[in-house]
Amino acid sequence: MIANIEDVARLAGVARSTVSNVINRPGIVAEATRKRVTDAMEMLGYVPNESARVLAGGLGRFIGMVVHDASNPFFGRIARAVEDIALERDYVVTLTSTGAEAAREDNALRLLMRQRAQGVLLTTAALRATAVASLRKIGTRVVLLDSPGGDDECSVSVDDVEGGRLAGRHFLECGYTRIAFAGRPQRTTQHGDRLTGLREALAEDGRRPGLHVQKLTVAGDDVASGRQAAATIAAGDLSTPLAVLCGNDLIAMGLMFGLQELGVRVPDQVAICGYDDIDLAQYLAIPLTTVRQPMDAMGRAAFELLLDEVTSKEHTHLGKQFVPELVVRRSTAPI
Amino acid sequence: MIANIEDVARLAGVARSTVSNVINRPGIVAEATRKRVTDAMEMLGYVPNESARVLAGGLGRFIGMVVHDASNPFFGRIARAVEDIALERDYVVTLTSTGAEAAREDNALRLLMRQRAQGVLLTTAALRATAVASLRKIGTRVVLLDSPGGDDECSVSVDDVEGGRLAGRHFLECGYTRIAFAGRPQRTTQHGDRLTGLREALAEDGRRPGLHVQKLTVAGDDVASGRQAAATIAAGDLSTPLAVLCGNDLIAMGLMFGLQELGVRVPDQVAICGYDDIDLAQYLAIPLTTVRQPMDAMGRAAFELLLDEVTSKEHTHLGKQFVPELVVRRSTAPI
DNA sequence: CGCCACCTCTGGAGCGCTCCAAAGCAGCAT
DNA sequence: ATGCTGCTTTGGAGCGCTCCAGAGGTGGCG
Repeated sequence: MIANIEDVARLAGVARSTVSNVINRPGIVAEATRKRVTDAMEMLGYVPNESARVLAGGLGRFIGMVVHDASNPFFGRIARAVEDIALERDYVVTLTSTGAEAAREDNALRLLMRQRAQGVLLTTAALRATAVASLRKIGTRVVLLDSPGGDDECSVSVDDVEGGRLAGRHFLECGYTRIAFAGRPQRTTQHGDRLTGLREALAEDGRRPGLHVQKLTVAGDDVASGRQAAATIAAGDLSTPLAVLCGNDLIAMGLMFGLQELGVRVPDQVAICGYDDIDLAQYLAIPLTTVRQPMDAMGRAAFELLLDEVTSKEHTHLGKQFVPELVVRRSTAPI
Repeated sequence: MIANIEDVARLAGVARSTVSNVINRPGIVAEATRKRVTDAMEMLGYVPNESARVLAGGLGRFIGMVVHDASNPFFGRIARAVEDIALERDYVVTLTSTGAEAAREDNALRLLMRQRAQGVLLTTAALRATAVASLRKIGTRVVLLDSPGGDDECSVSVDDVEGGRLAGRHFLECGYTRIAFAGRPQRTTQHGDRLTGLREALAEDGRRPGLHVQKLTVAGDDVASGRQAAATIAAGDLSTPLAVLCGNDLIAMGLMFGLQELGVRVPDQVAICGYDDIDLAQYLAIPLTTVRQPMDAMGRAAFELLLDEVTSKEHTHLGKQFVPELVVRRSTAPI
């Protein structure tokens, strides 16, 4: 029914190996033969069977990408960048969201292992060394995404402490004396680092030693969580302007929407700084000041690292760290 | 290096076939034997090689999903639903965005064919019959997503004409006499249908025959496009309230943000109705009235349809059409 | 005690492909 | 002519697994 390499060979009057050569090393096949083979392939609508190729020892061309939540624009954008570059290289990438649940993550990795994925770009809340170890055991390479990682694997991340510092300095320059952080300092190291950086910036500031950060812990990474934080803030003291750094842009957006609805003025009464610089940030009614992470570059770098680990003989693990950048828009302003 | 079924068999002291049975038909293997085999698998860290399974004729467990843009929350949500149910059934799904470019779509499909994907959930701007035909030729099933489709394939869609009608009736009930549509009526049938429905609702209305829809054609499906439309509207006549149905929620959000920034009051001066009901819609400062598409149900239905086509002997193609639902929030209000 | 049915388990064939060693075949210098 | 070199092409082995027909074993029953 469906044509295989044998059929092509027969029609073209050559051996299977020659067809294989046309596919994989067209250079070594004589012009005339190659033409005959490609014609035959065309005629039969032949499509190589990837399973057979992989099984026969050719390198597979397929990687997995496992993230918390693909619907978060931050991951979505990175995924898009990875996919773009992967497609260029003829790699297929499968994207899986885990919702940061260990069980789902295990399941996704198990499936990827069965498929003998060449590699995995992994965003994992708690890096479970066992999972990574079993991945590596069957030859699947791992690059950690959005977290620093150890010496045993490549990783791509952003200097989140510096990011927090940037926001903190900006707040101080604007003249804010009340500063808060809305995020999940406990669960993810990312938010924790951002908070640390924010505190460092305040500490570095000679003018106002002892300036403290008010912590607003939110339930999730999403807009809904940010919106809940708005109620807390609106209920509190608004006589002095407050500046809030959010764990990410979604939280910041939720916070902003919530405050607007409650009649709190942004940035006059509450200034907001997000984190990530997702696409949406610039289009809001009050465009969002935020700390930009270079998502495209991160995605590309992660793929390149993985590809190198997969293909190069002498690969050395590399922890690539990007530097964030403050993007000032209208959700913050000098007092 | 990496354990295979042979190694497991040897360690457990059984034949390869028995190990295979333990994996695929555990019921027929005696309790004691099964235990020995699973222990051996555990001990060796054995993971079945999917390529070999597929090659040997076992059914593969992997489908592709090809959409315009996975970062659009509408598709993102559907993808998530598909993935959830697929994971339950031990299927892997690979998500690819095409940016509605034919070349990218072809490339993605080609890759999927090589991998002998069991099936593909396809959102295609212009259904190119040839692509679908070659997919089917190698046995890859296709379910059309978000477009009606013909008799030759299953499809999942929403009655967009009805959706437009719902919005239109709502506008009339609120008392609007000036009505506009912001979208891409020419390119995608979805937006076209929504506009048609909107017009039908006005036509059905006995009170004001001849009421017309002003067409605001936008460049894309995204927030930026909606924001551009805001400038056009703000520059026009605002003395009479205007109601705008947008091609999707992103456009609606962009429009709303743009109007807010320009000082136009929503809904007093301009009422906005979106389409899709993405998660964000309810969280905006002015929560968005919108026409809800049942994204989770659509994703699930698409997968079920595909699974049936893949596994069931006597499958009949089915065009499943969902009914949209109007969700009234604060971006529209009685005049 | 023998036969049969039933339950388990087994060996071999084969899926479609790649890789490898080696064969075939010029063309050229000797 | 003969031998050699370099370019093409070839057949066979094998990747890890599933499927199938049938081999062994066990117990029931006449």
